[in-house]
Amino acid sequence: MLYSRYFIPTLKETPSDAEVISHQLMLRAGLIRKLSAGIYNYLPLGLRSIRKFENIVREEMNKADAIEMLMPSVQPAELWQESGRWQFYGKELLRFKDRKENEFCMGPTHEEVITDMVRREIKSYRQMPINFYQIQTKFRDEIRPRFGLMRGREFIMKDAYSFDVDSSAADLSYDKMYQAYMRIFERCGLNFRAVEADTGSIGGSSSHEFMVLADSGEDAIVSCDACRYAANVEKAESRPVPAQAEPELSPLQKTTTPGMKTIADVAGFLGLDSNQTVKTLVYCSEKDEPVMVLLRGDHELNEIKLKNNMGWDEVRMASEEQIMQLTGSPAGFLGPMGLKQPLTVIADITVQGMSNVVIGANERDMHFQNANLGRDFTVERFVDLRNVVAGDPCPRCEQGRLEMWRGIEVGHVFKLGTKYSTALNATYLDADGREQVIFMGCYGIGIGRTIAAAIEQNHDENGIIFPLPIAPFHCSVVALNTKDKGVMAEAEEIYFKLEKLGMDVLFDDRDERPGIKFKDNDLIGIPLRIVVGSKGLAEGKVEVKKRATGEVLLLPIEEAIETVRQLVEKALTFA
RNA sequence: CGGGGAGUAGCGCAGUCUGGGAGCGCACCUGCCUUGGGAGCAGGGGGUCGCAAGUUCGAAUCUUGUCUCCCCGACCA
Repeated sequence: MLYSRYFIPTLKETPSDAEVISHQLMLRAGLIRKLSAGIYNYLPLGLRSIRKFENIVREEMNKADAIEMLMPSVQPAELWQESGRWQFYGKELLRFKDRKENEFCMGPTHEEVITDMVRREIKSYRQMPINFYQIQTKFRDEIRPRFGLMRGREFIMKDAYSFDVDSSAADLSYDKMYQAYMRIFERCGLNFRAVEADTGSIGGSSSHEFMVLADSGEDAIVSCDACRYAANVEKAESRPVPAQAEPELSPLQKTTTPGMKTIADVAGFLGLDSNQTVKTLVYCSEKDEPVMVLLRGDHELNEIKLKNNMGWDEVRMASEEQIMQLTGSPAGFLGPMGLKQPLTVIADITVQGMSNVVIGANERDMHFQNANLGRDFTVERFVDLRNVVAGDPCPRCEQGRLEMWRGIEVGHVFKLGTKYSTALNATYLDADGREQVIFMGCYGIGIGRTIAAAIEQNHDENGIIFPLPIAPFHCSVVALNTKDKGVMAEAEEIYFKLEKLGMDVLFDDRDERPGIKFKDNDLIGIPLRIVVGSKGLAEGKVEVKKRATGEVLLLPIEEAIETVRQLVEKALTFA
């Protein structure tokens, strides 16, 4: 590709509305341009990178026996009404009517469409296992799109759906996808983790997320430093702290704590550590059913664990008025004793091992000291309700400790079970001629988001450092002085030879000063660069520079070409 | 949707408080010059100041409304 005839509109300055580095660099390097909030043009260079990644995904999906197809992005409301998600999905589902007043939506995902196709076409156990996938544009009317391609409203996604005769067959399909995902992200040269995850609104029994590690990541994840356990903090299990053998119970004592509304205030006021206090929170369901939650003072509630444990669709903190009405006390002095009206009280498992704690008295400016479970208050059940923190013991092995990371979710695999097949009546006949419900799995990869995540993880002050497998070009040839016929002829020759070897080459033939060319080449992140200048040429040599390390090799022309070929081949070969 | 901020040339911004010339840097066009890290000189083109209504002799500037975008929360690939 000739740079002078191509289209790479780079920017010297950072657009003011880009916050994270990948978004800034994608704009500056001329990969994308915003059309509207969360909606982007993919410019030629950005599209090349996306296509590279799509092809890796395609190869690995095909290898894992998934079959490519393409579903429509506009979907009829009836299917969503049938699955029940027309009601549930909320405003994220972009709905509209056609000229005949029939309702439609832009597909945010395709469980309904694929299940509808499968129920019509898959009738026998002989036709399974089968797994369909597509790479397609989705639309979710995000409440707050941000960070460029990282969280757009319109985005490219690879989604796959597996169909199996029973749960254990579905597990095999799931494992196959899990392994394919591992290969996909390894091939891209990304530093990532596969972690256990909550299933969220998609539903189903279990799932893993694939997280690219980056400080700017929106998710917190933990991994064990001794075993293979890794999980999203939303899901990560905590271990109870073992109870003291025979705690000596001190007498209950009511203490004034004027204006001490936070755990830190109370603990500081009483000269105690916050882990000797119990924090009391009141939460409500979507139907305003309340629950009181007890946690060790220094712990943080995991709302997803609470939601799952209560079997609610939604949790939110109770309002000040609700709290007053339920407990008779303002927030900050809540506790399980002396409640105005009966209230379900549940506690985190760690609370079970605590004794002589400080806890709110349900009275303004009053706390109890030396409160004890059983003697002074009771709870309905103990469950894992808190967020794990770095240094917590691993829930799976004895010696491990949890480490904490930030991650960008680029892939997610789910075991769906029969949620959609039951709703849409997707069944088959087994070997005995009996009708059975199909078991499903679904598997997503954010294509644009992965490119953004790769940039988030691979950049420096000069711009993007693309991992070679997803770089728009493998290498560039930079002719320093285009007016020098010898330089141009040699540069062109090198460009032709590299192309003939199957390399993707960007030939910077622009009549620009060297500084501009170097800056642009660095910014757009081409992994390898061959510079042809008159000085080097006088000795028959050109320069090969690696973008990632800055390493420079001054080599005879043929050797330079061979070096680039080998480096590209090595980067593309996946063990 | 709740809270905060911003809309002035392609990009980054000043001007708004205190009403009266629409400006600066980069980018772009022409010429000269220059060619190993975003050069220099000279000349030039480009903006309904987000939109609408109002106040005023006069509005980028004051008032009201409205739209859009960005940041913090719930959602997710």
